[in-house]
Amino acid sequence: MPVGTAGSVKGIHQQELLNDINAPIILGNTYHLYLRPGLDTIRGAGGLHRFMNWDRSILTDSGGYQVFSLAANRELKPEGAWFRSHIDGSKHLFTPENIVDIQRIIGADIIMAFDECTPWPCDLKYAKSSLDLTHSWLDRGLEQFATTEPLYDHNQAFFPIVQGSVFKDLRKESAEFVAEKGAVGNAIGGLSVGEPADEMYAMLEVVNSILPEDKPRYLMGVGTPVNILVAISLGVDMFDCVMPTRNGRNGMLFTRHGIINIKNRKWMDDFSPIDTDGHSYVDMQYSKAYLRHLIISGEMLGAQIASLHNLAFYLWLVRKAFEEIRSGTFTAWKEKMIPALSTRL
RNA sequence: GGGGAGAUACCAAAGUGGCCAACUGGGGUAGACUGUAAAUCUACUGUCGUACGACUUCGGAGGUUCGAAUCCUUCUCUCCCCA
Repeated sequence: MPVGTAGSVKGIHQQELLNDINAPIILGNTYHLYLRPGLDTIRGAGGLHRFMNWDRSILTDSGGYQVFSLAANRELKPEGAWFRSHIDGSKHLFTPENIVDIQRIIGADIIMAFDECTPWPCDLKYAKSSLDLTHSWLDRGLEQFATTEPLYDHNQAFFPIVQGSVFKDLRKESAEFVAEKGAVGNAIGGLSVGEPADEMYAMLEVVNSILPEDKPRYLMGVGTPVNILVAISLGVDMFDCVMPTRNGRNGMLFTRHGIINIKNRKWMDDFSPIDTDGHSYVDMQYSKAYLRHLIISGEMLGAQIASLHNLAFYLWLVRKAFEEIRSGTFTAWKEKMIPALSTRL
C-alpha cells in the first residue's frame, strides 16, 4: 500500500499523527470511515475492505471543487473545464477522462469523479443543467476507469459524486443515478458551499435514503464538528475538510468542550496546556499562551501546532463516534456533544 | 558657543488656513473561514451615544483670523553640522 501524502508539510505531519495515534484515516484532510450510525451498528466499508488498508491510503480529488472555487478562471464546456493558470496564464483542459488518468498516475486508492460543484444560491434551471453535465461526466469517467488499469501494485476505487444543489428532486434523481453504477463507495458533493446547515441536512436525508448502506458514503468538504456528528447520524461514513488545518492556521482550535479563538486576549496569560483532553503530543507540550504568541507573531510553528491539534481532535471525534455506535449509545452521546462543540470558550 | 532641522493619535508617518477626529502602515480588539490560488480576509480602533450627533485633540502658553494641526510670538524638548 502506498503511504499517502500530498508531498506537503501538512501531509507529513498528518502521517506522523497517524503513527502517533494509530487511527483509521485517509490522508489529505480526510478523516475516517466505516460507520453505520442510523442503526447504531457497525458496518464494514463494503467492498473497499477487500483491497484497502485504511491506515495508509490516498484519496485524491478531481478538481470538481475548483470548478466552483476558481470559477473566475475557468470556462465550462461539455467536453470538460478549461482552467487558466494564475501563474503563467496558460490554459489547461480538465476532462472526466484525463482526470481519471491523472489520479491513476498519482496512485490514489480512491479516485474521485470529475463533477461540477454548483454554487449556492443556485436556481433550479441551472442546477438541473449542471446535474446533467455532471452525470454525463460521470459516465465518461466510469468508462475511462473501466478501460484502464492501475499503474502500481494496488487496486484503485472510483467514487461517483451526487450533486443536485439544494433541490430534493434533483438530489433524489442524482442519488438514484449514482447508486445504479454500483461503485464501491459513493460521494455527496455540492454541499457546505454556503447554504444553511439545515438545507444540507435535508439533502443528506434524501440522498442517504437512496445510496446503498453497505458502501461508504462520503460527504465531501464537511465540516464543523457539529456538521460531522449530525451527518453521521444521517448515515454518512466519511468526510474531508480544510477546516481543521485552515481554521487552525487562523487560530481556531476545536476541543470537546468548545471552540477556542487562541488569538483572543483572554488566553494571553493562560499557561495551561493547549488541551488537557487532547490526543496529539502538542496538546500537553505547549501552553495556550505560547501558542497564542506564536500565532499572533506569525510564526509557522503556531500554524503547525494548531493544525496538529485540530487534526487529532477530528480524528478523536470520529473514532469516538465509532465507539459510541458500536456500544449503541451514539445518539445520546451526539445530543450531549453538540451543545458543547458549539460553545465558544 | 555658532548654525540648521524638527516636535501630529499606542508606534511610525502624511497633512502645511475651511473638504481634518486628522491619509497610510504597524500595533491593538473582535469576527469570518466547510471536496485549500486561503500562514488569508473583514470590521472597528480620541471620548460619550445604537445612530443623526455632541464634546475634547496635532509639544506648552499666548496671539492673528469668521475659521488654525496648518500663520505669528514665546517657552520647553529632541536631532544634525561646525567649533
